[in-house]
Amino acid sequence: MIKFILLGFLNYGPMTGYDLKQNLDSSTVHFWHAHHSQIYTMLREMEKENLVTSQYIEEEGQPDRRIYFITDTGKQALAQWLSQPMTEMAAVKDEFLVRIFFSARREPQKVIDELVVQRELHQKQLEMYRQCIEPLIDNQEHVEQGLERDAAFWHATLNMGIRYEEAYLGWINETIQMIEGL
Amino acid sequence: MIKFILLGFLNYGPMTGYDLKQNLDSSTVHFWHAHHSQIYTMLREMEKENLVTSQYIEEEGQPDRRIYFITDTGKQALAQWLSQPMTEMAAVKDEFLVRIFFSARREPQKVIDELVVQRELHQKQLEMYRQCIEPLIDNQEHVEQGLERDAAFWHATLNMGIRYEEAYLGWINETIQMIEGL
DNA sequence: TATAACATGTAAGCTGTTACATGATTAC
DNA sequence: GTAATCATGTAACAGCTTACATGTTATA
Repeated sequence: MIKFILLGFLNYGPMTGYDLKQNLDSSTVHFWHAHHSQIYTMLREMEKENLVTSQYIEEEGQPDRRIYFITDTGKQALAQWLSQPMTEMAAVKDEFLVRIFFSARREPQKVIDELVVQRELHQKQLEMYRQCIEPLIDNQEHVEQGLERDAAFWHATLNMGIRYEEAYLGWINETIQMIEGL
Repeated sequence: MIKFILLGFLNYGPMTGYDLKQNLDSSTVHFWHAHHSQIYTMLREMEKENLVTSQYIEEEGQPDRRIYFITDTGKQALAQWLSQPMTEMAAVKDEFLVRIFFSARREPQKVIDELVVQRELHQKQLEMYRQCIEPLIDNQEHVEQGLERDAAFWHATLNMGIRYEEAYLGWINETIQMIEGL
């Protein structure tokens, strides 16, 4: 998976591992993330597989950087992956729901406290999407760079992130009420 | 994680690996799943750690079974895990959203077709929750067995599953319209 | 003077998936 | 007969996390 995300970003232009990590932390954080260790390791592997090439740039007054370029093989691999339609649903894994599932015999107030913490986290996440990520995508520069269509698809995934957070917040409130009513 | 789910189920009563797999496939499938290979392996490990004990039952006319029992150590480990509140959000990973994110240069009809396939999958999932899982939780037997409170928490997690599927379906329709409008 | 941002890597370990492997009974 | 259900395991591999490891420059 991470392989195709890296190819997807590199398909827009050459980038360092550090840049890719930043893209993952902003643009895709609502549906995929990776640690820098995984990204750097994967890029090395991808170079061996001929999906990317790299160039080491020695900088003065700044840390050296290794820039990665997608190859034709890499472009083909990305196109091939996208052309094979997905016929299964993405599976959900949510540790917090595991905790709620087994929380019937916990002190109700403790469970409510935990729900309140989660509510704050999800509220922050939603605000982050609306105040930081959305303006980033709606950037006028994208239109000038011929990335208007791309931005529409990026925005689509963000909309799912927003719907997800809204659903989560609604559910947390409902669940707090349920516990209070016990 | 899977360790605590297994402990959580075994805390309600002794069970085989097969039973646990079935519980994961019904009650927790909307927020956690595991393959049987992982379950059997983990149970063996947990026995070494003294969290569970097992008894091998040789059956006539039926396959032999290994029944697992939670130990006091196991009960403590579960209680301890539940008592430490979660202070981070569960991270989302959704391959389908990755595909949409990078789909701007694909043939629009191909993307719509893929969205339609996903819509059918999510519709089925939602129906499954409402027609199969919900009745299972609302079973009158739970009240008789003193599991009414437990069932309320199980139901809470299912409600999140339902909200998630509803949000996903709404998003799919919105996204299809967005692509048609391009 | 301390923290954040820039920048890249390795290694150990844990988690999870896929495939291999077996075999009985029941329902269609 | 053939598929589904019951039932349990191992092994190889892939994917991911956490910790270790280093060093500069800009900013507060």
